[in-house]
Amino acid sequence: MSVTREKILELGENLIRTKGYNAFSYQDISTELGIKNAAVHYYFPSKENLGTSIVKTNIQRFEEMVENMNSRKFGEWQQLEIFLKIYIKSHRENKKCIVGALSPDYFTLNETTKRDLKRMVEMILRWLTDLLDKGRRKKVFSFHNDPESKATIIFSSLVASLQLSAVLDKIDYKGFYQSILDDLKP
Amino acid sequence: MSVTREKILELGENLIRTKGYNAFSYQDISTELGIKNAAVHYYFPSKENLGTSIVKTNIQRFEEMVENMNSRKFGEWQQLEIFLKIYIKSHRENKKCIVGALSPDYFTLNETTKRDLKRMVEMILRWLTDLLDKGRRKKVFSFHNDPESKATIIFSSLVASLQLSAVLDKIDYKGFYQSILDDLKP
DNA sequence: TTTTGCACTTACTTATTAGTAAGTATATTT
DNA sequence: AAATATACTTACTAATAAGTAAGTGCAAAA
Repeated sequence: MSVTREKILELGENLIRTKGYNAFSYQDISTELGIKNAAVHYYFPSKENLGTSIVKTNIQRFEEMVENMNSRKFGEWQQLEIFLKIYIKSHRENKKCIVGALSPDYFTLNETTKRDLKRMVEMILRWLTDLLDKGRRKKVFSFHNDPESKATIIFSSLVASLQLSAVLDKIDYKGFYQSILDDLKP
Repeated sequence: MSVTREKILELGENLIRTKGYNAFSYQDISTELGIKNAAVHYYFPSKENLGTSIVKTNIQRFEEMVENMNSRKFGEWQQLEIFLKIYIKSHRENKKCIVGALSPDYFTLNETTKRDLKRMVEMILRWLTDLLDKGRRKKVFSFHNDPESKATIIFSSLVASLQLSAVLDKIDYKGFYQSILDDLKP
């Protein structure tokens, strides 16, 4: 695959995760990469095309992470910690996650990007629900609600924490992530 | 105050809460109200001006709600339920809350709107932290973390739940809100 | 050596955006 | 009756957006 193409994908993702889908333009990308906006269209004919490609890349990354954790037979607690690390890293880089960046603009997205984003959210919630369920049965986690509600609460907290931390320049995110874990301790 | 002005404020808020700040235009407002875009500029010279006015309206609404609950001497549990009802209503109307609609676009906002939004988030979190703290001391609530972390987790969950429910056309939000309450039961 | 394909650039178009300056009809005040 | 203020409209501007058609330089294949 072309280096320029990869750079566009990476920069596009960063722009979505910092400025949002409707606030970034092909000009932003071309200027940064020192090429013309038509060159961006050469690789990604439409913004819709670029948008879906970026979401698909993220889906793939998530799938690879899960596969990797399964093949290495990581425990439930460890898997949750690795998942939380994604958000700690995003936090450090002052970026939202792709779900938190695109979901608020959902109604303005095209059908393909909508479908991919939906698929991604469903995947994450299904995985997290399963993890919580399995973990509780093994007495690794403890919580009162049903696993699906708990998964939604945790995922929602993570998604919005990245958004709010941009507003409140100082947010005690170490304490925040720790208390999500503490909450699940048996 | 002028009726048109009020209509612009209301419609502008709805547009921000459905499409997002960067996706709505003065044209959207003028077309809907059957006036010209210059008429919108007559009341709100700039989009910045309209944006801050909308946030300020929301701050005022929140302050009035808190004042009202205090003067009526509502208990902590009841106050939390009333607060949750804001999100249940938003959910029903397929809208994000103003914080969840603007926070993802924070970096693209102007300084005044940024400041107002920040003020609003701080107000809500301070109020919720206080409520949880007071409620726990009165044995109305029970939770393990410090009140500030718990407040951030709950508020984040609420903010993002409205975003995710747009993506997942079906989300069990009754169960979701109930499990936030259940979680706090002694 | 010619042809083909790749990775772009040049030079546009069309649509939409926020914003403005000047004018107008209607009601209110002087 | 004349002046003024209110609530707009008309008619724009300048900037930026996504997107496109045609051309160019260069390397590899035929």
